[in-house]
Amino acid sequence: MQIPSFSNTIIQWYNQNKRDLPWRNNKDPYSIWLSEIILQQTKVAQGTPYFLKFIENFPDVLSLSKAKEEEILRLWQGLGYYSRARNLHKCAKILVEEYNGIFPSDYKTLLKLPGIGKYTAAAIASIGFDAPVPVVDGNVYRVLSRIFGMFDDISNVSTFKLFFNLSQDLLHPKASGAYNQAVMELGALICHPVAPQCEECPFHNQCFALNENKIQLLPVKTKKVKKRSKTIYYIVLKWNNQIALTIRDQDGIWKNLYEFISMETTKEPDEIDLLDHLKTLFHGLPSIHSIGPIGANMQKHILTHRIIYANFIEIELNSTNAVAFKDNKFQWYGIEKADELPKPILIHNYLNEHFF
DNA sequence: AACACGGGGAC
DNA sequence: GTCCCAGTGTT
Repeated sequence: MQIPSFSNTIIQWYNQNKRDLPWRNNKDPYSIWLSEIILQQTKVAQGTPYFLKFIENFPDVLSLSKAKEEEILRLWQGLGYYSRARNLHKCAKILVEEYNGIFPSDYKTLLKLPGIGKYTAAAIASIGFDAPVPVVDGNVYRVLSRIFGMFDDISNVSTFKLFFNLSQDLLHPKASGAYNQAVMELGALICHPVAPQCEECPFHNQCFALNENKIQLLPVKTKKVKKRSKTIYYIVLKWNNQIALTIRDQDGIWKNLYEFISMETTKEPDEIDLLDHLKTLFHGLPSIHSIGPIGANMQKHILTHRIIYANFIEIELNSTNAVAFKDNKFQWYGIEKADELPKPILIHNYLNEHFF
């Protein structure tokens, strides 16, 4: 296929078929940046409501930089990959303090900012400023490997450069933003990972994978991820219409986020185990009004590297009890102190939907 | 270079 | 269950 015709064809297809998405209304680098961070490893349908919430609460980089991290995490709750939210905040502060609130247009300068890697730097530079830099994401790997018959293993780090160079040769030098979005849009709408809609593809006559019947083989990706599983029992400790929350430690999954009192186990706990756990946490045992059924509402969370089984047990304290989480540990208080609990920043949708 | 990091959807 | 997604930071 002739290189100029590829670029022109895909941009023409894009202009006729692109979705009307809220961050495509303007070329404001702030909204491009925000949308790209939200859409990392995230589908458009899942990310869009978050984008709208953020634009409404923080219409520009200055307002975002002034926000508290907890506010940002609260809006981010349920979206996953929470370091994106923390880096978003860090980046906003750096932009205001060191860049006068103006986005750099240069790929290499963008790359230095927290949360902005090769993909996002290229996306902002090209979509926001039409800099001739190609984006390389999952769609680009899929679309280009199939059309051009590239069997290089995308799990291999060195393969990135092959696709980067090919796409740089292909992109329209004066419309790199349209070109990059066009390749990704084709990957999202037509060239699906499974069962692509080749009859609607503008390249169905030239596509290597379609003509050679090798669609399922491309792109080549050998890396396999081992999945571990573990079980966490959550103790929903209630008293006086309040629920005790704790904070996860600084390492591992959901770090620094709030959750119900949790107990990671290899075996099913019984009532004795639960009460021992509470006794240790609180340096003593409160008086219990009731304990809910154990193992009644198991939830399964399938993550990239692990499956987490989460079980929720409800324990209601007598109204003479009160508890607060302070100085990184639980303490008993009189009832009047119970409102000292921190505002929760939630860890996943189950908590979000069922309790708050 | 390998690994950790979330969650949802398609099949 | 398995695979994938508009990736980045850490070790």
